[in-house]
Parts: sequence; structure tokens; C-alpha cells
Amino acid sequence: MPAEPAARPTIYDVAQRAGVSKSLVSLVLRDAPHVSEARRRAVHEAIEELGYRPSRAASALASQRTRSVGVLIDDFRNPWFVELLAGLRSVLDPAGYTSSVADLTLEAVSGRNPVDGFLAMHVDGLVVAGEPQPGLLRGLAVPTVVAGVRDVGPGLAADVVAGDDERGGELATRHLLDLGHARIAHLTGSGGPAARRRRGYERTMRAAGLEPLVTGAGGTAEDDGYAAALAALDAAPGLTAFVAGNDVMAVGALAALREHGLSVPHDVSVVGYDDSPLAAYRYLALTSVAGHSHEVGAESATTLLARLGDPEAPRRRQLLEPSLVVRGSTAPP
Amino acid sequence: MPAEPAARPTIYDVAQRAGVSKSLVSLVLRDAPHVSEARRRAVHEAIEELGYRPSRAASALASQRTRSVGVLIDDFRNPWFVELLAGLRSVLDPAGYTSSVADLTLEAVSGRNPVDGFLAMHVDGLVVAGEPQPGLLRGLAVPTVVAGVRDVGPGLAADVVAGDDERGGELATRHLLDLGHARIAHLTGSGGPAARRRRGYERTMRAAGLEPLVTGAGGTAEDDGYAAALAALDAAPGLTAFVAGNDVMAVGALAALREHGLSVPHDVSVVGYDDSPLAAYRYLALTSVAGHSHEVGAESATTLLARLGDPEAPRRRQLLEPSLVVRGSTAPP
DNA sequence: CATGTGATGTGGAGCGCTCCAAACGAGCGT
DNA sequence: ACGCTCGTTTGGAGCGCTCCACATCACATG
Repeated sequence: MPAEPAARPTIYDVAQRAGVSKSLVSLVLRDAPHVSEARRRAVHEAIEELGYRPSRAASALASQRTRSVGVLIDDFRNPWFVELLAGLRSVLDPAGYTSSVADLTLEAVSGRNPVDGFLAMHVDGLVVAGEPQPGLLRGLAVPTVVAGVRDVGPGLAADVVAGDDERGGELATRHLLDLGHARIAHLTGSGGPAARRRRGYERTMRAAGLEPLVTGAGGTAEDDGYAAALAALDAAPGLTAFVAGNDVMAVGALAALREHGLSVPHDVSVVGYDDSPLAAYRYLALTSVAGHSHEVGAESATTLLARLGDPEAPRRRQLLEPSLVVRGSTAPP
Repeated sequence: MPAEPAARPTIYDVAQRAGVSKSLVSLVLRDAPHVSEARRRAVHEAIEELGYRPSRAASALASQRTRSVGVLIDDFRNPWFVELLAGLRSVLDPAGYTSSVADLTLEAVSGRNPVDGFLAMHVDGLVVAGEPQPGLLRGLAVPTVVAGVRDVGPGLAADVVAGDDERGGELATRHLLDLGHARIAHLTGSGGPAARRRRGYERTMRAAGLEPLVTGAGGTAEDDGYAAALAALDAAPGLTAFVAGNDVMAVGALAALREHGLSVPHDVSVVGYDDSPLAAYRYLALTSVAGHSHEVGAESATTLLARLGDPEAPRRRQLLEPSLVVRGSTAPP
């Protein structure tokens, strides 16, 4: 009955058990080169037998690095971040980095600055998923990648990985144009990506010799999509299609259309944006622009690791090409 | 031009600036009693001027406590956790605890044990939101609260805070009964809460002298709700109402009903569960059972803090009363 | 044979904080 | 005046790890 020692074993315990010095154990842990196979194995066995797990706190304190990155999500309620997170981790985990996640909206409620929290944790780097409030990141010293948003304000030296929202707006609009629609309205949201999607829509409309019609209600939620759709229907009764700023707004538009007695896609076609799980529900079956969040996440991680390796490298900005997922909410007029 | 020192200031820097000892600074930081007001102010000023922020790593190492708790979410894709997290934080933050969040599904993909991650971080406690895989938590030494699920397997000495799912199933069923429905089917999901919701439904049906009809497709997703609804429609063509295992499954049921040419709530009523954002969308307007996740979260945190204070206290199990939110998906038959 | 040279392995000095024992006064009862 | 207590403050000894300077040792080189 090997009485488990009450205290957690330390490298000293491991070292003693394996018959080596604590330094060697440390080397094995970080699997450094120039360690003989025999010792390495001995140390690993000792670790196994003692159930040893390194203390991150001690390691962080001594090395001044935590091998951890903080991920700031703009809103947990909007599930686009899930794939992005998966992509991030697919790169970060194998590289030995852990990631901790915080929600900006949640933190805002509790009145504390999430960035401060991460800095207190000594994260080695930061990934900001979504649009940061201006000023939040100003003058940040820690390497940062902004994921999903193309424009970061001035005062922040961050790398950027994002979907090409303007191209996405174009994709959605062209799909409707190709189906034969001409009276297409855009329901816009707030923020940088929304503005770019809008621009893509407008450019494509004009290129087709058509007059753009844009409505919005100030936000990006279902409510806003609903209100914007009503406004558009009011402004141009003969509409045959909507390009929504995102999937949630598209669902709001569906409600507005139903209220007007219009059926989708028979009377009016609707295109969403983000290709969220919402869009895939049979009952909604939204045609939607996919921003490839997984890849954005993976690329963000790669970029961050590169920057950690070389803080002086020139800033990078990458735009990933979106694609259109066609479902049941669009049809010829 | 006060040249900012390159290195982060430490308590020594603060102590020197405030003209006190490092120990006093440490006391002020943890605002201990028996510190004179004058010194306290002096220290705070020094902290301010230097932009000092305590190092969590050092503090954790020295005190053997991190004042942090790990939160395990079963699936980020299912947004019921958002409110729960908000509730948790509303208690944890003021108490000086930080929380870090991990997603079980995500971790499973990357093949690492999220609990291990938290243990390496030396979290003081754990909150498990949702149903843990059996065995995941077996023999865990760290204080743990299971939130949202009533039954935790054997081998885990955890406190429990959950909604009363059986009562919720009853609430949904009684609502339909009161509206005059008699042919009510239940679409069940997998897992402990689903089984309890089902039991509430069955009990209520029997108490009303009606025969329960339960279908399910093995899971808890939209697909499963769709398949289960088709099966129920097939088994009992004259159905007038569904009690779904959750909101997502309810949305699946809506699709099945539409395929059968049945309208909601005119031909068939549908009740969801969780009162998620989904239920509130105008286009869906699902009547749904609210589990009060925010309160569950807050209560979980309170319970965890109590346990941290007294590890020997008897285990607690709390069930919170759910309530019904009536929207547009239910009506008299 | 003296002298590199590179691969391995080791002790020791911290990293920035907490916490304990002990010091220091000031006020109090006798 | 004395010893005491109580409120306040302080130095020192780690917490468990990393990393550096240095010791070894087997071999190759001149």
C-alpha cells in the first residue's frame, strides 16, 4: 500500500527517484537536446510512478514565460468563435501553448479589464477575436493578433488575420444577381466587418447597374435584422432579395417577411453571413457566406507563434477568401 | 521624461517608493487588517504611479493557492452556458477569484484532459457545467461543484446545483394539458437531464390519465429533434403537441412539422427547454422552460466558495425551480 | 602526449511573492 | 515606574522551477 505523499511531488522528488539531478529533470521536461536516452527514460518513469505534474506557477516565475496565450472573444453568445477557437488550438496545443479564453461582454459587465487579467497571468501573447473597443488595446506591449477583423485602430501594433468581408458581400450579392434578382436590399450591422460587407454589396450592385438599398437598426442582433428588414420592405415594396449582415439578422428578416405575408424563398430570397449552426438548421436552411473561421483561427495561431519567435518581424495582415454555402433560402425570383 | 523601467515593477519597487517594507505592501495588496490608513494610502499611490501589477505566478507559488477556479463547459456550441458563466462570475469576481474556462468537446478533440490542464494551473476549485463523461472526475482531489446536472456518478465527492429538470418536464406538459391538448409526445435527448425531463413528462401524462409517447434519436441536436419528431408523427398521426428535450431539438421538430404540412401552433404546439436565445427569436418564438442558468451559476459559485472555506462540510445538493416562458409556439388544439 | 571539442550532467542563484517569528511602540493597569 | 498587551511593521526563509557557469568524460586532433 504505497501511501501517496500528501504533498505534490516536485522535480526534486523525481530527480531523487530517477537518480539524477533536478536540472536534468528540468531538461527532460522541456525535452531539451543532449540528454541521453537512458536518463530520459529513467526520468519519465519516475514522473509516471510519482504522478508528478510540473507546477506552471513555478515554471512561469522562473522562466518569465508562461507558454500561454489569452484569447479575447467579443461575445460568447455569438457562436462564430467556436470554430475559430478550434482552429487556434489546433496549432497552439501541439506547440505546447495553453490558451485561456475570456469574453469581452462578460468582463465589461463585471467592470474589469480582461486584458489586465491576462497581463496579470503573464500571457505570452494575445488573440483578439472580433472587434475590440477602441482604446482597449492601445499601447499594448504583449504580442497580439487580431482575428476576424480587418481594421485595427491606430495605436496597436498587431498582426491581422481575417476573412475578406468585402469579398463576402460581393459573393452573396452576385449569387442573387446570378439567380436573376435585381431588387436586392442589404441589412447592415454595426462595426468594421459589417461596413465591409456592405461595401461589397454596394460595389457589386453598382457594377451590375443597380441602385443599392441599405437599411440597418444600429446593431447586429436579431432585433436589428427584423427592424432593418421592415424598413427596407417599407422603402422598396417590390424587393425580391435580402443580403443580411449576418445569420442572426437574417433570421430577424425571416420574421419580418412572414409578417408581410411573403414566403422564403418563393417571394423573397435571403442570404446570411457566417455560416453559423443557425444557418444549417433545416427549419431555416439559410444560404450563407462562410468565413472559414477554423482556418482564420489556425492562421492566427501560426502568426502569433511566428511573432513570439521574432518580435521585430514586420507586421502581417492576411485576408482569407470566403465562400458561399447555398441552402434553401435563395431561389430565382 | 520619466523613463519607464523596462522590467515590470515588483513589490520591492513599490515598497521603496512608498517608504515601507515589501511585507507591508503584500499586506496592503491582500487588504489585510491592522494596516494604518496612512501607509495603505501611500502604498496604493506608489502602485498607481509605478503601474505595478502583482505577479500571479509568484503569488501562487508562494501561497500555494491561485484564487482561481476552472470552469468546464460541456460544449461551447450550446449557449446555455453563457448565462451560467455570468452567474458564476457575479459571485466569483467580487470574491477575488478569477475563472478560466475550457470546453470539454474541444479538449476531447485535441486529446488532452482538460482537468489535467486545470490541475497544472493549480486551480483552487472546479465547476463542471453540464454532464461530465463518467470517469473524467473520478477521485478528483480538488473541490468541485457540478452545475446543471443533478446526478454525478459515484466516485466524485462534489456539490451539486441544478435546475429541477423533472419539474420542468412537468411544467411543459401541464401547460399543454391546460391548453386542452391530450395527444402530446415527448422528444427526448441523451443524458441525465434529458431522462429527468422525460420522467416529468411521463409522470404528468399518467397523472392526467394519458398514455405517454416518447421518441428520440440518440442525441440532443437539431437532427435528433427532427428525426424524433418524424418518428412520433409516424407512430401517432393525430398528435397535437410536442414537448422537446431542448430548444434546438424543438427547432428540429418545427422542420419535421413543416414537412408534414402542419402549422405551429395552429395544428401542433411545441414546447422547448432552456429558454435559449434561439427560443426568443421572433421567427421561432418558442414557448420554453427556463432553467434559470444565471442563478444556477451564482449558486454554484457560492457553494464552491463555501466548500473552499470548509472542505469538511457535508455535501450539498440544490435544485432550483424552473419556470415556463410562454411564446407563440403553443396554443389550444 | 598535450590539447581541444562537443556531448552530458550538476550545483547554485535567483524569479516575485507569502507568511512566520520577532521587533517595535504606545497605551494601560498596578 | 514596571510589565503587558495589542496594533502595526519588518526581515528572512522558502515556494518549485529555469538557466547559467562550470565540471566531466569520451574522442578526435595536432
